[in-house]
Amino acid sequence: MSDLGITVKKSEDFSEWYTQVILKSGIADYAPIKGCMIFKELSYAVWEKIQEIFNEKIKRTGHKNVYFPLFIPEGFLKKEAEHFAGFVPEVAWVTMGGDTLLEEKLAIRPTSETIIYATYAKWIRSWRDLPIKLNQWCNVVRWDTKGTKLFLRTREFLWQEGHTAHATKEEAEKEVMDILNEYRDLMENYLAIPVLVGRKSESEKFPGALYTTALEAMMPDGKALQMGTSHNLGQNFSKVFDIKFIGEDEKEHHVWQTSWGFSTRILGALVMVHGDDKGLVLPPKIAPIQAVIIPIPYKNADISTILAKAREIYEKLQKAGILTVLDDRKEYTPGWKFNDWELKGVPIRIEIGPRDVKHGQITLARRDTSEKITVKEEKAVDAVMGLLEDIQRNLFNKAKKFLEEKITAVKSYDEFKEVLKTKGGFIRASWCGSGKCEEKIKDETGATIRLIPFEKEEVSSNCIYCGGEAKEVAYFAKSY
RNA sequence: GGGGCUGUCGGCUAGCUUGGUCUAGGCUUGGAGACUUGGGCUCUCUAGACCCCGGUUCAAAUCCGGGCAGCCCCA
Repeated sequence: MSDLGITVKKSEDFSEWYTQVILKSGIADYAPIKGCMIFKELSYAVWEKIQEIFNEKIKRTGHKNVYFPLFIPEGFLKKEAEHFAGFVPEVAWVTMGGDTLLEEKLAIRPTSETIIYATYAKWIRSWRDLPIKLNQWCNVVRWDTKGTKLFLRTREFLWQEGHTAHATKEEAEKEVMDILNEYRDLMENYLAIPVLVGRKSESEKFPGALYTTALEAMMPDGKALQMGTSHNLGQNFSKVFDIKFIGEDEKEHHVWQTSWGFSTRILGALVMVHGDDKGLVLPPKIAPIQAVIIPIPYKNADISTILAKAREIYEKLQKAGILTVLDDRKEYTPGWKFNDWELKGVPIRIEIGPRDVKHGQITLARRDTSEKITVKEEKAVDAVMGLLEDIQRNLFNKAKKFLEEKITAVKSYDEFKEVLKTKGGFIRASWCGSGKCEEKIKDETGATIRLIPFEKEEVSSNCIYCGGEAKEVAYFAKSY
């Protein structure tokens, strides 16, 4: 066995496994620039699927796609103090144009609130102009100095950012939650990654927001990964950018705003959550290829019949809307192809050989369980469709079970540290609400508050850190 | 910010301690072909590398200095 395949087990060396799956499946690669990566056709195709799904969702609710510039004048970024302070340590600046120094340096967007809202100020006059609900798909740059981790920590990444402006506080609040729910649907029902949702603590919220809501998923190594955020910006930005409108009451008001986003990080989650020792495993609903047909042409068998049948099945599946590839390359053996497509995570493999031809059947192998079944040729479409649904469901259920097992409730700080060290995952603990305790816990254990659940959960002890009266329950974890 | 380590074909590496045998070896990948094909077959042929600059020396992949790049550890 050569090193074409994954040479470490997911359960034994997780971080090496992660890198190998990505490089060897060919889903992505390192770029020749520090901190940057290349989204190769497979990861980009998944990203396009995700775009399709999400575009459909938000267009249904009246959002429009737009594109704003990559550059943000320093002055814009500085307007909202908390926002600027939050982003400036990792902003990349353009200071030269050709060989002349710019009068005002330009930030390469780390996020687009400021440039979009400077424009909103110009566009919004009356309550009739509201709401404005825009979204853009773009790249952003955050000049991280820590090591590169494909999809998870790169200086440039792709995302969508939604920016809305509303006449009332209530409308903005509803928007924040509506989007959060769309996000949850996307993550759970398409990516098959179960999430916890809730509010971020003051120290973890988006710089400049009133509050931040988020989705968090659990990775197999016990670390949490943020899958998306939806912020209520209140009137923080509308006040500094002077975004005002004349209301139905004929008075002047500042708009209420939201912003929300998810990034190509979620592709990293996809790799980690579903992948196995053979490589990627892609949930059928976002797999660019859902089934691959591999003919098995024995020398003594009737090769032309086998190929003809493979082509016939291919046509049928295509027509039924199943994304199918017929791998009739002559230069590789079937065994080689099996491994290759497994590495790439294709949900279903269809084998057609002499045995199948003889019995009027096809052989289906599912990627998630490696189980093989044979079905009658005329049942091919139904069988494949049914199996795709089954795989989608199974991947989600497996991940859901894992997530649930990785939530541990604790009543003391000792217990907290013990669980974090031995098991990881989310730790549900009572907290007094003070940022000081939160920070101490972070310094001493590395764990942060990932979420505070929306539905008040009953506190089961005093604050696990200071012993003072607990105000709420929080979910702590180490995170990516 | 402090300390340590490493740069050799596209990828993984051998060689470096003790300079000469290195016109740089192996595996893998790429190309051509033969044979095979229900789990990464086999064989033949072929292509491909010493990070950069300088120094020491009769002689440098090997030693020294500087640069650049990457990795790890500690704060």
